[in-house]
Amino acid sequence: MRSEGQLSFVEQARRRQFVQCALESLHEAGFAGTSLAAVAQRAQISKSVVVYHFGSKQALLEAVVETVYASAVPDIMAALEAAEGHRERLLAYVRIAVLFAADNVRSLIAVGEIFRNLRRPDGALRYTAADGEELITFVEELLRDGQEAGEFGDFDPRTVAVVIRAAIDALPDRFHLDRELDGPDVATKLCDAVDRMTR
Amino acid sequence: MRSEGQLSFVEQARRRQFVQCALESLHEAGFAGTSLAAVAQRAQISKSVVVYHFGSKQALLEAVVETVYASAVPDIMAALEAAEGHRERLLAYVRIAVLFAADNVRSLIAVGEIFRNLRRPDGALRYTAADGEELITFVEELLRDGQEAGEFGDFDPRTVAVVIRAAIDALPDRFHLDRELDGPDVATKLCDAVDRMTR
DNA sequence: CAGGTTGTCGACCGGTCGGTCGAAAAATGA
DNA sequence: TCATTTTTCGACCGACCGGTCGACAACCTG
Repeated sequence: MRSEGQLSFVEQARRRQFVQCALESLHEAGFAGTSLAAVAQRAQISKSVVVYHFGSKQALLEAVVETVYASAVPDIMAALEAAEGHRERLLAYVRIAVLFAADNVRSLIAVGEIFRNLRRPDGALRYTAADGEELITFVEELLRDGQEAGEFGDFDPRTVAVVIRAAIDALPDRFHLDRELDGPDVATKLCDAVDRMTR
Repeated sequence: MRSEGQLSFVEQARRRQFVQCALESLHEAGFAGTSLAAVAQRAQISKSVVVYHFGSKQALLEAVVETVYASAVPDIMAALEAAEGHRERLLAYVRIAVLFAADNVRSLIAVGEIFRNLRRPDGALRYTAADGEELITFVEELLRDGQEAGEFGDFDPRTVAVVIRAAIDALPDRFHLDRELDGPDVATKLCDAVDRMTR
């Protein structure tokens, strides 16, 4: 018996593998096409093994979300702390969000599928709109702080925050649809739009 | 034998009824929860009857999309034609889009579920991202026209169009999440944000 | 009333789903 | 070496899916 919370090397490797396979399946076949059998087939292994390592499909998909989330937060935090001034902080946030989206299209489309479709046993959505609410209020705080410091104009911070988050959330699909799109270029243009909105 | 394209009174009533039931089911239980059996149960009728009147689940859901679409276009066109000048046209478009979203939350969430999930027999999505593309280019045209007329500032019309459409597409969820939200109020605030972006 | 059309029903079909189970292989450790 | 644990397999389960089918009721029309 292993002590709780400890995962063997094989265990960790398998979990990484299945998370990766689930991510690819979500991206290529969508939520409905991502069955345990489909994930297992990608990993060239029996379906039971996936259940053995994760316990349930829900746990597997939650692991996917956590993996992607964990890969995004550090970069964003670093970019934010490097910026000085409220306007620079806001634009740094937008910029890093665009660059991350450009570099992680597949992952973000996958978690999007999970957010919109994964349901608890009782039928309720696993990830509600309230989760995204935190992201909006975060931007809203940036805007409010900037307004109080006099760096921004007189607009409704809530509305502008919603618009900014909506634009960011739409990015994965944009990058997915137009493979020619250039991350830094989009970042510059979106920063300009945000800059205009907040003057 | 009825002549083609003619639907009996009962036929029309049934189709309206099933479209309405499918719409409610999509709104409350999501795409995955909207089976033929679920729709039939809402209508308190046998599952076969739904298939009898629509032929397939896909046809039923396409009818839902067409119904919602048909209810939106006339209002939008009327609002656009009533506006004079490029800036007024753009803001009228945004305003009517917000008001429509506020009044048709359930319908728009339902078609969103269909857009993101309905697949053809071969597995490909029934409604691709290319459909939404038309909406973006429509806004882009409004912006370009206004720029050429000197009513707008010097920004990238494509980017701003994407931002505007993203904001509009996010509205159903916003109205769904916050029942206190006031349509006209949101319209005014979003128009202000758009106005700032395009100056 | 007779005969065909339209509408409704419930049983049923093949298939897929998430998940279970017992057996066996592989790794581990005394 | 051998007992124990960890990992893998494939058969299997019940539930539900979209859709079909034949019987039958309801309704029109002559």
